[in-house]
Amino acid sequence: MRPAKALAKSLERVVPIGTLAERTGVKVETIRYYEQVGLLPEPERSEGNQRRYGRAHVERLAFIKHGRDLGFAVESIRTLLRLSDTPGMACDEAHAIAAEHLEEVRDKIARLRSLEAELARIATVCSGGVAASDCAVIEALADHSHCEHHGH
Amino acid sequence: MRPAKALAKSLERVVPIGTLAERTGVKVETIRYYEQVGLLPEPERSEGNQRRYGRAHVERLAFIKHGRDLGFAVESIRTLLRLSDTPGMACDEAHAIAAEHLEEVRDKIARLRSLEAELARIATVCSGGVAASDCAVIEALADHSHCEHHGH
DNA sequence: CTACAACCTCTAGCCACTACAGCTTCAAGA
DNA sequence: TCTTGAAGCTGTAGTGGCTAGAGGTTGTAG
Repeated sequence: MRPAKALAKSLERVVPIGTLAERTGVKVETIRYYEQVGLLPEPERSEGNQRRYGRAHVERLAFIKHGRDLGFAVESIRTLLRLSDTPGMACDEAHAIAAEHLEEVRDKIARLRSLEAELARIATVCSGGVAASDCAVIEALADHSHCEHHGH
Repeated sequence: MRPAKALAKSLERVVPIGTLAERTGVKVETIRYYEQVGLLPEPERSEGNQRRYGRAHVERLAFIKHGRDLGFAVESIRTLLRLSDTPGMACDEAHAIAAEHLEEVRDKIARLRSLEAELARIATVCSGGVAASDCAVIEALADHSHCEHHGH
C-alpha cells in the first residue's frame, strides 16, 4: 500500500521548483534569481534539465526568506548563511549584523516619523477646507521657509 | 560701481548647472536626470552648449527637492507640478496625493515597527550572552515556528 | 498519444539615481 | 594672449532585488 500520489507529492524527497516555491512562499523567478546570485546552491537536474530540490534546499531557502522578511540585505543574508554553515559559529558577527540592521530600521522609522508629522501638517491644513486662495500642499512644496535656514 | 564678482555671482540672473546644484542642494547629475525625465524643462544654452538656468528653474527645482525630501514619488511630483502650473488649482487632487502618500508612510512605519520589535527580540537574546550552544540570530532565521502557522 | 501546465534560458524593465569615460568649454591668473 | 584646471558636456552602464515576457522544451494526467 503506497500512499496516494497527491500525498506522496507533499512528502517527496526531491521536488521541482514550483513545489519549492509553494512550500517556502518564494516565487519561482526569485528562486532562480537567488541561484544566479549564489545565495542558493545549484540543485541537481532531471534528465530533461529541470531543477530538482532536496530537503537542504528547502531549509536554506526558508532561512533566506525569513531574513528577507526581516529586511536583511541579500549581502547580509549571504554572510549569515556562511556563518550558519560554519561549525564553531561566530555568534558575534551574526549579532553585529542584526544589531546594525536594527539600528538602520530604527533610523528609518525616525525619519519616516518626522516625514509623517510634516505630511500630516500639510494635508490637514488642506483638508480643513481653509479658504486659502492657493492649495496648502502646493504652497508647502513651493515654500522656502524650511530650507533657507540650512543653506540653499 | 558694479558689485564685486563674488557677490555678482550669487545674485546672477542666469547661472550654470553647478551653481543651481549648490543653491538647491540637488546634485548636478540629478538635475540632468530630472531634465531627461521631463521634470525640469530644458534650459537655454550658452554658445558653448552649456546649460544656463534662470530664476524659474531654481524655483521649480526647489519644489521638486522639497517633494522628494517628503518622499513623494517622481510621478507624484510630476502631477503636483502640473497642478501648480494650473491657474485654477485643483487642490482636491493635490490633497489626495498627499493623503495617499501619508497613508503609505504610515503603513511603512507600522511595518518597520513590527520588524523592529522582532529584530530587537532576536538581537537581545543573542547579546545577553546566553550560554546557548547555537547563535540566537541564526536560530531565529532557521526556525520555522513563525511561518508554519501561516502555511509553508 | 495528446494536450497543457510547468519548466527552461535569456533579456529587458522597474525606480531614482550614481558613476564613469572621454571629450569640450569657461574663466582666472601670468 | 596664452595656459591651466575646474566645470561642463553626452552617452552608457551599474545599483538592489526582483519581475515580466518571449520563445522554446519537458513532464504528466487522461
